[in-house]
Amino acid sequence: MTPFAQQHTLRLAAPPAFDFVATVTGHGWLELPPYQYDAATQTLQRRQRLADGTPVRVHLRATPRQIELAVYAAAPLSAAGRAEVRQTMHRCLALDWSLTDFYALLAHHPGYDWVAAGHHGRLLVGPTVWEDLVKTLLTTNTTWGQTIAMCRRLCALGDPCEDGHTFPRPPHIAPLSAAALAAQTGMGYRADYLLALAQRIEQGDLDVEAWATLPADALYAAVRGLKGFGDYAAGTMLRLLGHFDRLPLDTVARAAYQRLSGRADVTDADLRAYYERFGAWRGLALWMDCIRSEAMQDSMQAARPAGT
DNA sequence: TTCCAGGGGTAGA
DNA sequence: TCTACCCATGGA
Repeated sequence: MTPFAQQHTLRLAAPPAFDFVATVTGHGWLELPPYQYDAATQTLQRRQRLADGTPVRVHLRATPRQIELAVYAAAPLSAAGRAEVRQTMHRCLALDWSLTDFYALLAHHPGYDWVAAGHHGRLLVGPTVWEDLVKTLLTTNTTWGQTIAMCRRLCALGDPCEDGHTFPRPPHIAPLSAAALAAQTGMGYRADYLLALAQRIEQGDLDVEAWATLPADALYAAVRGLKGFGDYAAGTMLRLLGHFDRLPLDTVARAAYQRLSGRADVTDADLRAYYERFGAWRGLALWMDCIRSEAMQDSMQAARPAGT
């Protein structure tokens, strides 16, 4: 496929208290294809297939009070195509979320002033529930490095897009055998779960995109009903869809709480008891602590003399 | 070789 | 609801 040319420059209005870099780097999704992030230019890139089948590459960067979308494609897009790009990226940056109440709550809790000051809390999410489900599955019981590797290989199954691929859709996955899927992606036993999910969607048995508007409890139950999605994965999906009243407890969360509390013997009950004070925002407060813990770790490593 | 990672399913109590 | 055991992959 010949290299795309820039066809359009679109813009999204930034909501109040919005920070592009804090949003994009808010969790690990920016490292999972088809996202690609250039820290030097603070530009997020994504390959996407529009509803009419048109492959595009979109570059997102912040300008004062706006988010600029540079759209690359083989030919100019229709008005509907441009609208779809704007709508998709609006969702990916979670621009609908209002964090006003979250920031007001944190004002009553010492040690969290950096969250509102830095406009943290908004997360980069996927354009579809499907993509977030798949990526969440790829984070379970593995290292982050392997999650990235699995996701990269999985994307090779998607639609060709210039010199890369878009994220695969259920029709790309459903016809495969579990063995072939596992062999091509290195996702091991997760292939059975992903295949079952893709096949149920393809058969019309499951409409996961409708889950985006479900209330939190119904969404949690729906995700838990999928093979391969336990309490951590369901809590993570809730967070990606803007519900924060569950605590996705994983090794990252436990390590963060252990570091910040200075205690060695921390149980899940300790975490639940501590985050109870944040009410419906507890899941996001937990994630802010994960960010803070990681920043502390990075600064300690940076301060450590080389070779130690 | 063993352990473990941004866990989850299943069986059995 | 809780526990024990098993599940695949690859790096340390």
